[in-house]
Order: sequence, then C-alpha cells, then structure tokens
Amino acid sequence: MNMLAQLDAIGAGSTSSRPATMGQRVFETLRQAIVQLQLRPGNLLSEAEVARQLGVSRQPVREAFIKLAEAGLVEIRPQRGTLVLLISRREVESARFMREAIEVAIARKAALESDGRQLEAVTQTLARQREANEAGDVSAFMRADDAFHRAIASMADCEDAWKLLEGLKVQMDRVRYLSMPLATPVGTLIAQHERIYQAIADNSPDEAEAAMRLHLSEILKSLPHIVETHGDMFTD
Amino acid sequence: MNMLAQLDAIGAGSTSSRPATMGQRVFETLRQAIVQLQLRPGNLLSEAEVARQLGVSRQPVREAFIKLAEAGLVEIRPQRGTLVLLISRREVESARFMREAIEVAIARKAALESDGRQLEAVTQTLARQREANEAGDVSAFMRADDAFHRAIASMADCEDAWKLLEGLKVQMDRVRYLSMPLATPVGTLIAQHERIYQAIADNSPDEAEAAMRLHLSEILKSLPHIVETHGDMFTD
DNA sequence: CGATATCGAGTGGTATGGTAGTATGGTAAA
DNA sequence: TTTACCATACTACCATACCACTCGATATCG
Repeated sequence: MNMLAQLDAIGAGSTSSRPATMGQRVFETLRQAIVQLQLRPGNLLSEAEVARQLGVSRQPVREAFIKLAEAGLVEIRPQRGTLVLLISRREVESARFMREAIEVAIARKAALESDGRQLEAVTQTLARQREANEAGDVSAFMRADDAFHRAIASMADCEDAWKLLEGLKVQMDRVRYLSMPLATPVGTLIAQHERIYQAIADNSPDEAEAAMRLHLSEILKSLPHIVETHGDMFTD
Repeated sequence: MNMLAQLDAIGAGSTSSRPATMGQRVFETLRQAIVQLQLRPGNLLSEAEVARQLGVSRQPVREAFIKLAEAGLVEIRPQRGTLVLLISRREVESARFMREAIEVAIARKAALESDGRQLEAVTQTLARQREANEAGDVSAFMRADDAFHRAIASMADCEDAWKLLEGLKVQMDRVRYLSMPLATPVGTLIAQHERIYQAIADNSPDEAEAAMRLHLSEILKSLPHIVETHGDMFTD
C-alpha cells in the first residue's frame, strides 16, 4: 500500500546527501524515485505523508513538490492532492525534439572547436560504457551515457546547456527505465557514441551533426512498443 | 533607499493577477521587476522585507525566491541574503545559442508542415508590430514580438517548447530592456520577421532556417556596446 | 429503495514562531 | 593607530498551527 516505503529517512542521516537544504534533498529523493518508477505514474502523494516518511516537516516537501511540478513530473491539485503524472507521449517526443536541436548544435560546435585536450574526457566515458556493457551493469552504463553527452557539451563550452538538457532528459528517462530490458542493444548505442566521438575528433561538423541526430532518434524506434506494452503508464 | 517602492501590494487586490497562488504572483511580480530593471543587478532582497512590502507572508516570498534562483535571476545565499544577479554575458550568449538551436528547428518544422490555417495568427502579430512601431510603443512591440515567435512555435506543433524558450528569453530580456533606446531599429526587426514568415508560408525550410538564424543573431551585434555602456550591471 | 443533505477526514495554501549562521559596527586591548 | 573581540541585528531555513476547500461516507428525507 505504501509506495514510499523504500525511501530512507534523510533527516539526521549521513552527510553523503550533497544538496545543502532539506528542500533540495527531498526534491532529489523524489525525483529519483519517480524517474526510476518506484513512484509509479498515477500514484498519489501528499505533503504530510511524504514529510512523515522522510522525517522532515511539510515545508521542504512542499518546495520539492513545486520543483517536481515545474519539471513536469507531478501535478499539484490544490486542496485535492498531488499525483505523479502519467508519461505523456507528446511531451516525450517534444523533449526529444528540443534535445536533438540543442545537442546537434553542440556536437557541431564541438567538432569545430575541438582542440584535442578535452577529448580525453570523452574517451574515458566511452571506456566506462564498454566496461559497464561487458559487466551487464545497465545502471552504470546509463551514468556513463550521461557523462558522455555532458563531456561533449563541456568540450563545446556549453556547460550551461547541461542544466537545461537535464530538465529535458527527465521526461525521457522514465521511458529509458521502462525500456531497459528490451530496447536498443547497448552495443549499438556505444557504436553510435563512438561515431559521434570520431566525427568530433576529426573536426567534421556535418558528420558529427548527422551522427548525433541519428543517435537521438533512437528512442523513437522503441517508443511505440513501450507505449503499447505499458499503456497504463502513458497518456496522449 | 527602498528599491521595491514601485511594487504594488498584491494581497487582497484586484482579481486581474492571474496566477492562482500567492507564491506564483509574487514570483511574477519580482520577475517583471527584475527583467525591467526596476530591481537592478546587485540589489539585495530579503524575504521579510519583500513580504512586508507586498503584504504577504514570508512563505510565498520564499517560494518565489527559489523559482527566481532557478531562472538564474537571483542568488540565494543562506543566512546572508538574496541578491539580484548581475547579467552574465556568458549566460546571455549561452541562452542565445540554445534559443537559436531550438527556434531554428521550429522554423524549419513550421515551414515543412505549414498548412496555411495557422498562418493568419502570425500575420496578426506582424500587424501589431507595425502598429506598435508607428505608435512608437516599444513595450507593445516587445509583446507582439514574443507573440510572433510563439505563434510560429504553435504552428510547428511545438507549444511545449515555448515554456522552455521563455526561460531562456529571461536571460536575454534584461539586455533587451537595456538596449531599448539604442539597439537595432525596430523596422529592421520587423523586416526580419517578415522574411521568416514569408519563408514559412512558402514552405521553404532552408530559407526559414537561415532567416531565423540571422534574426536571432541580432543581439550579438548590440551586446558588446551594451556591456561597455552598462559595465556595472554585467559580469564575465 | 433512491436521491439528497450533511459531516468529517484529508488536502494544499498561508501565516508565524523559532533556530543556526553570517555580516557589521562599536569597544577594548595592544 | 591598529587589531582582536563581541554584542547585535539581520539572514534563510525549518517546524508548526491554522485556514479554506474538496470529496466521499453516512445519515436523513422523500
């Protein structure tokens, strides 16, 4: 019955939780739980209930709810309750569209400005991806995947863009978690990454753009099947 | 001494303030004041002080501060104060870069999918721009300008993107207000808009992309001069 | 038996009290 | 005159209390 049982109290706990304020920590905790589908689309939340389970007052929980609503993960219905939003197929596709527009521009910029120095950071993430793949650790791969895209943004001097891209990615990440068993083979994704990397290293902006565009279109292949398989989690 | 004097109380006032909750209304009020430079970069704010002046409690003011911080307009320094951030030249250029990436993609999509029906909404915003220009009403022009870009997004079935673009625009809008007297003549901007419109109406994606890209590069011309003129408001 | 009125538990929104931490200005010592 | 110190007046953060409102269960009436 209690969907938040797996959430640990964060009150006086370890110093490992990085965010300074309780509100940020609650937000991060809930965001993780929603993206990883521990809190499922349609679940009802409540300021008081979450506050009780996390051992904090309602105030920081309220702040977290507001941020989650801005991120498009929950809907706050005044005097009625707050619920985890269904995954909107339209919003997923919209986020993908904007992410493609930005990351393609970044890849092109990186290919134009690549000075070889920051390339090594990218190759490291590629190595981590291969290791995670061989070890069968999907979660580790996803982290390395994020690091790869982030490293490219950094190379193009677009670290500011990453904050925005994270906000867009959230909409797609729940789909990613849903598709973990059955989606595009990880090997294919790594090959796409390597093609992007090579194009940037070769200072070939057109090729970098094409490779990035193809890579970010991948989710469109699996999306219809996932929507069909998990129809109860989707809307639109 | 009091930089918030021009802000009206919003407590029991008119029903015209659209946002439902106080927090949203306070946010909107402060956002306007910051973007229009009534609250100047470097000004110090305080939950209690703002709450007193607006006739609300500190709670909604705090929520507004958090949103403003996410928007990149203020910095919350725990136990020390909240201050209006200087305009970061780097962030302005970064926001411009991302905005160009997205709006260029939207313009291209609009040119490909334009079905003539929604074109009329765009022409209306163009007419409003010309009227505002002849009347010398810069503020009205800026509103019509926003409506123009929004209408194009709507045409491309990208209304979701507008929320994101608004967040990016905020960084550029303070520069816009600074440049109101001396920047690119409004007539030039309208001509650029008309070129974009024509390309979309003609279903010419390449031309639409080029026209939009040129248009969104305009701010880069005036930025150096504005930074030099108002150096005390900028950082980076 | 069915429709309607009522009441109460639960919700988010707001106001307020209390706490730890930080800047500041005056004071006393060197 | 300079420097170390400390009282004070702020700050944002968190907790708590109260409010208006929603909605469903239950009671009441037709």
